This record gives sequence, structure tokens and C-alpha cells, in this order.
Amino acid sequence: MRIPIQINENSAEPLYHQIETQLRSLIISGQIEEGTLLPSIREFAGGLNCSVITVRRVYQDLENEGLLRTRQGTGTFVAGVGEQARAQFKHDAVFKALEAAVDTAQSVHCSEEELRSMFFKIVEKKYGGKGGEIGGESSD
Amino acid sequence: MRIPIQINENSAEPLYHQIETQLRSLIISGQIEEGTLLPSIREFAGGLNCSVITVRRVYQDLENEGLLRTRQGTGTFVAGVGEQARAQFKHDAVFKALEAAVDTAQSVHCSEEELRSMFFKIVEKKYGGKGGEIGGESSD
DNA sequence: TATAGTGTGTATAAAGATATATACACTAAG
DNA sequence: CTTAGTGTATATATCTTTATACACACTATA
Repeated sequence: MRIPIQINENSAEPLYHQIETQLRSLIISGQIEEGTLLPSIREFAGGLNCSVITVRRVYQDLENEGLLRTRQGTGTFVAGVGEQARAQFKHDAVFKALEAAVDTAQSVHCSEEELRSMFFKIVEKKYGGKGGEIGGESSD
Repeated sequence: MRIPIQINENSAEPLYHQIETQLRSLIISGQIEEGTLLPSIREFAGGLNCSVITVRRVYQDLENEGLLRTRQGTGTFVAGVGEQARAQFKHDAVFKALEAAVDTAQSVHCSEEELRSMFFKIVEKKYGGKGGEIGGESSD
């Protein structure tokens, strides 16, 4: 099984964190099926051009999260992801992305009104502009 | 002088790196004028809710880049930014952004042809699709 | 059954990067 | 000189990453 992980050498984000984030996403999104045998830590490390220990840490962290199941001498497998965990993951991913966007807006002194306007415009464009305009007070 | 730095607590990007990147941008873009006295490391650290040493490192790094001028017992000032440095900064910023975009393309197995096609389309859209195509007198 | 071989994950030690607290040194002003 | 403001140096803890050696599990084969 080839695992498509993309490492950005220039990023200040720690290596293990880049791998962990992407692998977690692949598992929870279902792109890697439950029960799949992941590459050995040596093979994975070779492909990513990093140390065996770094991959080991990723596997261990994700096992602690319940996403992986590891057996010494045998290998590391993808565990089942409950619907609750999947929902939690989606929520967190969206929440963090929005949070970052709002931070950026504030850093350039964008007003709340401007921000809301931009957001509605983007949502309307990306989602087709029909659905959930709940409480639609902003018709601008 | 208030320095608008936005810290993302959740980011895996090191604290000093977040501060450094944003302050560098403020200086080179000219949003902070040459000769400006920056906050003392204690005042700055207090505002950012971090250690004095972290701010000290940022000031030192930027001084090594020639962007700041520091005098013990007095304070830290913004140095002049030459046109060359400004150009270099712009170049690096664009280069890194493009690099990241290409990395992303590769991570989703986008072919070079597709990538080039998308790029040309975007450039045409963003720049109006008229002017300098392959002129060659670019800086570099 | 026994055992050697090759594959797996695991433990230990060490180096470098990041962040902090605390004490020290310099400068300007009273 | 004293004082209150600057930046600076030292020691320390934690995080990130690595190299190396060790322990466990399957399998071929005698």
C-alpha cells in the first residue's frame, strides 16, 4: 500500500507533525480502509527520507488516538473509525480552518462586517447560493 | 508603536517563527517606517504573552538580516530596507507560494500539463490576459 | 519439533532546536 | 552616584530528530 504523504522541507512545521496530520486525514476520511496493513516503519521512513524513529512516533501517536493498531513483529494496521470520531474530525478541521481565516482577517484589520460579507459571498459561490441562508438578515 | 502580530496558539509553527515572519513582512512592506523604535523586548513579550527570550531571538535574527538595529541600554530600531532587499523579499515570498502550490499539485497526482494549463488560466484571469507573456526582462 | 533467517516493532542514548526564568550589563536621565 | 529603562548572558527544561542495538513474530527447512 502506497501512502501519499507530501513533505514540505521548507515548512517550519515539525516533520512528525506533517506526517501525522496527513496520515490521520487519510485514515479518517476513509481513503485508507480499515484493516489495511501500513508500510513498515523502515519502508515508510525510506520513502519519506526520514528516520525510523520519526515514523514510529507517528504510528504511536495515532495508535494512542485509536486510529491504528500495532503488533510487534507483525506490523501496524488501520483501526476502525467510528462515525463519532469522523464527525469530530470534520468539525475540528473546519473549525481550525475558519479560526485561521478569522485570525488573518483580524491581522489585517478587516472589520467584522467586511469579514461576514466576504464569507457569505464565498459560501454562496461555492455552495450554489440556494441552501441554508438561515436567519438571512444580510442581503447586501 | 503598536505592532500588529497575530499568534496562532494551535499552529505547529514555532512561536519565534510566527513572530519573525510577520514582523519581517511589516518592515519590508514599509508598514513600519525606517527609524521606528520598536517596543522593548519585555513590553513586546508581555503583549504577545511569551518569554522575553523569544522576542530577543526575533530581534536578533532580524538584526542579522539587516532589518533591525539594536543598541544595548537604548532599544531596537527599524533599519532602512534597500530596494534590493525588498525585491529579494518579494521574490522569495512568491517563490515559496508557488513551490507550495506545485507540491500540492503533485500530492494529488496532478499532471504537469494540467498544472501548466491551470496556471496559465489563473494568470490570464488575474492579470487581465494582455501584457507581458514571455518578455524575458524579469528581475533575476 | 527445532532453529536459523528475515521481517516486524521497541528501547536507549544523544544531539539539536525551541522556550523559559533569572541574574547581569549597558545607557540615559534625575 | 542612583535609578529606571534598555538589551545580554547563563543555565535549564522541553520538544524534535536521529543512530544504534535489542526484542518479538512469522516462515522455510531440516
